[in-house]
Amino acid sequence: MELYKIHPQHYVAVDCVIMGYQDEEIKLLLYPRSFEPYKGKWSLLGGFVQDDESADNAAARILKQTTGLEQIFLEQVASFSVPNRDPEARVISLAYYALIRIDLHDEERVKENGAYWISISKLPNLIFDHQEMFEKALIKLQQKAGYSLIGTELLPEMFTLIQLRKLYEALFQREFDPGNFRKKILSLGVLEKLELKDVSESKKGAFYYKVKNNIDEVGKDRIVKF
Amino acid sequence: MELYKIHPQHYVAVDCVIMGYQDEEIKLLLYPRSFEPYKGKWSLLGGFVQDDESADNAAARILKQTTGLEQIFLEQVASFSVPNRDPEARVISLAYYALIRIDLHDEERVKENGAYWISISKLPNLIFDHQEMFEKALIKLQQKAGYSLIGTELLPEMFTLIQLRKLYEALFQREFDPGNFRKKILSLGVLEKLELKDVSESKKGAFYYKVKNNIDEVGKDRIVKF
DNA sequence: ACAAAAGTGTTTAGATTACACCCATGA
DNA sequence: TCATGGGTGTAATCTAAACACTTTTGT
Repeated sequence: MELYKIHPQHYVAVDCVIMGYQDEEIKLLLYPRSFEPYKGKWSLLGGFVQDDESADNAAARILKQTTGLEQIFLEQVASFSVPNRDPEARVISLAYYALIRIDLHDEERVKENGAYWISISKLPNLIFDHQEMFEKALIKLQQKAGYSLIGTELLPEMFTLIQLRKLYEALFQREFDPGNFRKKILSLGVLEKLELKDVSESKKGAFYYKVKNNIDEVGKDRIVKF
Repeated sequence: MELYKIHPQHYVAVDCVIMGYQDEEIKLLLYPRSFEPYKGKWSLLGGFVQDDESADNAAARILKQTTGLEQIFLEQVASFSVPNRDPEARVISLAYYALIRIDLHDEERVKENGAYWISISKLPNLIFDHQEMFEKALIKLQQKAGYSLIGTELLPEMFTLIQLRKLYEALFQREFDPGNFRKKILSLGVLEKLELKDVSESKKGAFYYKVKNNIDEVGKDRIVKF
C-alpha cells in the first residue's frame, strides 16, 4: 500500500452506449446533461465506478437504473483517458455497449431520467468523446456479427427472417439481398422455425423463428461476412 | 466539480503485454515482482496513470522506461476492475499490448528492471489477472491479422516470406502451408519484393521483402482468414 | 547429379453474389 | 386472376486448402 500512495487517484466513470431497435432504426438512449458545463448537451448514460463494484457491475447498475432491465448483454468498448476530456475534472471513462429491447424497457424510468431514444441516423452532437464511443461500439458490434448471431437481443423472442434482415440493415446501414441473407443466417444453424406465421405484413405470412435453446456458442470456426 | 466530489477515486494502472519475436518464438517481457504481496511472482510491466497523461501515454512511457523504445505500435486490450484483483489496494488496470523488435530494444534497461523475455509456450503463472490480459491481447492480435498485415513490427525492415510465415506460425501456434501462405500474404498487395536475397538458410536464397512505403491502410474490405 | 530450400501451378471444395423463378393468399 | 410479399434455386465468381511440381544452386 505504501508503494501505491505516491500515485494519484482518479475518478473512473462508465458510459453506456445503449442501443435499441424501433421502427426499423437503431436508436441510442441519450439524455440532455442537467448541469454545467455543457448543460443541455446530449450525453450517453453514465456514472461513476464505486468502491465495491467492478466497472462491469457499474455499467449493469446504470443500465438498470435507467431502463429497469437486468441480465442484459453488455460489453466493453474501450477506455477514454485524455486528461482534459471532461473540463470539470479528470475523469477516466470506460465505455460499454448494451443491446436491449425497447419494448421491454421501463418507460417511466427513462422519462424520470429525462432520457430519449434517438435514431443513429439523426444523432445530435454529443459531449466530450461520446460520439467516438458510439462509433467504436458500432464497429465492435458489426465485427461480432461475423462469428455470432447478434442483434436477437434487440428483437422479441419470436421474429421473422425479414425482421431480422431489417435489423441487420439498420445495423450495417446498407441493404442485404433477401434470399442470400436468409440462407446465410440459416446456415449458422442457430435458429428454430416455428409453426406460426406473422401475417401482419403480407397475405402469405412469414414464419416466425426463435434462437435455439441449446446454443452455447455459434461455431467459433464458422465466420460469415456481412 | 461539486457533483463529482461525492464519488470515490481509484488508482488506475496500465499493464503492458509486450511481445517480441526471437528464435522463432513469441516472447513476453516479464519481471519478477519486487515487493509483497506476490513478491517474486511473474508480472507484466505496468505502472500508474499520472495526473497529466492519458492511459495511452502512460503505456508508451512504461514501454520506453523498460525497453528504451518509442513510437511503437500500442493498442488497448481491455479494462480489469474487479475490486479485489490486487489484494493490496483497489487498482483499476487498463491492459495494452505492444509489438517490438527484440533486436532493437535496450538490453541494459531491461536488465536494470530485472525483466526477462519468456516464450509464450512456456509462460509461468502470472500474478492477478495478467494471464487473462495476455490471452485477450493474443486474440486481438490474431483477429487483427485478418484485415491488416500484422507482425512486421516484430521483424527487421527486410524479411523473407519464410521468416514472416514462421512468425505467423508462432503467433497462431500452428503451421501454415508454405505455398498458400505466400499467395495469401502477397494478395494483400502491401509487400514490395527487393532485389536482394537471404542466402543464410539455403543455397537458392530467398528474396527479401519490405512493407511498401505508401501503405495507409490495407483495404478494409479485404478480409483474409488465417 | 542430387539434395534441399524456394517458389509456382493445379485441383477440389466451399462461400458469396446476383438474380431469376416459384409459392401462397387476400382482395 | 393478379399483385404482393415470402421463399427457393441456380449459375458465375471468388476464396481456401491440399498437394504436386518446378526452379535454383552449392556440394
